[in-house]
Amino acid sequence: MRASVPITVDGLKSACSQCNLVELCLPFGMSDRELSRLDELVGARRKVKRQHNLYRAGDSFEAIYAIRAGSFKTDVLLEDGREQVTGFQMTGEILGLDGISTEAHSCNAVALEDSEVCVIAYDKLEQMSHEIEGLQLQFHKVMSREIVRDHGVMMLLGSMRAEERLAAFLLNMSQRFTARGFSPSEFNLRMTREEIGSYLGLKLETVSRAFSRFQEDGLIAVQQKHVHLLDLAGLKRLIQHQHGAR
Amino acid sequence: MRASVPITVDGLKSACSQCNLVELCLPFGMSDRELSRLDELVGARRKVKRQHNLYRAGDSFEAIYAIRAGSFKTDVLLEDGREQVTGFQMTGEILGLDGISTEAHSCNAVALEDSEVCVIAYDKLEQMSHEIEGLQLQFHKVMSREIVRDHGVMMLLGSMRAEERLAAFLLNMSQRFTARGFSPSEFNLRMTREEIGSYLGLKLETVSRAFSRFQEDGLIAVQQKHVHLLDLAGLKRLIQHQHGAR
DNA sequence: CGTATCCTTGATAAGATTCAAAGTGGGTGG
DNA sequence: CCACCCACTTTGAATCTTATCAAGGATACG
Repeated sequence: MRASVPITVDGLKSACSQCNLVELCLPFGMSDRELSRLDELVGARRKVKRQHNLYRAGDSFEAIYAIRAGSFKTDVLLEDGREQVTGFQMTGEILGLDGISTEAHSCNAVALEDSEVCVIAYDKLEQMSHEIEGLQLQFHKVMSREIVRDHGVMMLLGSMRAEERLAAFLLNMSQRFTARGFSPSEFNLRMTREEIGSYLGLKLETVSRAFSRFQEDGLIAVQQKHVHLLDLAGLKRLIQHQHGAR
Repeated sequence: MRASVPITVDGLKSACSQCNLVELCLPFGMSDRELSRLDELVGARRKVKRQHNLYRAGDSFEAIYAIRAGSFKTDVLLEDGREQVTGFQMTGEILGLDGISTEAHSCNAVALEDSEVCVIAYDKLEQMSHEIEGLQLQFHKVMSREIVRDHGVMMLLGSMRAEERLAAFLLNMSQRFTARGFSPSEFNLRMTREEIGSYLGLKLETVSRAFSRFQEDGLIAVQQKHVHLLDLAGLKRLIQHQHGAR
């Protein structure tokens, strides 16, 4: 019974089989039997306060993390201080995959609000992938999805102009909120204009101006972090039909 | 004995254990015993002529490919015809990882010159990963490396200016040629200015001007596709110390 | 309720694109 | 074998987009 699951705190055991994020998360598509075995895999939960790091670039890689509650950004820093936000992550999404390659994390993961993650020890995941049929495939799909997502961001950064980028960003957020059972057209952004700008390869002023422009054009209503998408079709049109782009 | 390996043609069996790319490719770090088992995995080779597709966006996903000879680009196309090159791949590198997530490829892979790939059936890879200790880890590392690489490209596209991007691109090429036993400072590019531009989020004219500028400044000598890096340190400085960047 | 952070807007400047034209080189077919 | 052709590259000038600098305004939080 869902109600009987105790409220977990740091260090307490989680249970994928009891988690309502199962549809979005690593266990997606696995059988009930496989799912119950998966509960062994998720060692503990960990809370991360707003603005605090889940991990930093250079940290040795031990585990990947499934977001149970809250949201994060990942970024990389250049020596001269420039920041590039490489992604925003929401509940059910997986963090830390970058660390596998060199056994050290290559980016920073920062909570955008008070959040909680499920800790998945990587060596256990490796081992259990040998045993559970569906887990290996599912994990590969998660990694592959990350690669595809990154290609989408490259498209955005490499060949769209400012307003197209913001439209694509808003539509992507909308779609992800929808998948989580929230409104497709109304939500609160957890990140600042500067973070959006970094992600989109724009300065914060440019982001702000694009928001204002969309509002003037009746595409959205925006007040600070609260966004209401009034014309989804119009935003989509913007991405596909804008000319003169690079 | 290396000399006894027959010259392979389409459909003929390959052998990782006999391949001189083993250091760069999927089998990296695997034991001799594991390596010999891997030979079962690589089903056949396939030749791809210059300008021809290895696969296209939408093709159903069956296999990943290790580049045995030649080089490729991957790109995604927007409905309005805009192209974004998402990567250039050289010998030993793996193509097709984007397909796992949806069981269909999400980008196009095009040979930049007459090339040859080893075909690795994905279902076999899955199966064999269960059996061979090192294979699963190595495959995960390959995927993770791709994610890290993509983050680097995002950094480049999102927070560097034109000349920094080209410098980063040239240094990356140099490093990859070096890893393959070629000169770090002198090589032939296989792609056009337009393809470089698409990859770097720039127009071909901008790429050309940046090449000319580097030449004026004595950083490189360039003639068409032939590039000679004269001042590697200078190129590196350009990336890290340039100010006023976004 | 004050204060720091974040956001908006305006004016100006810098950087990249666009349009145009000429130059280069490689490959092919006569 | 050579000449022609086509694709690619270079360069210039004008334009456009976005960044930069600056100032004022809103909001959230302690």
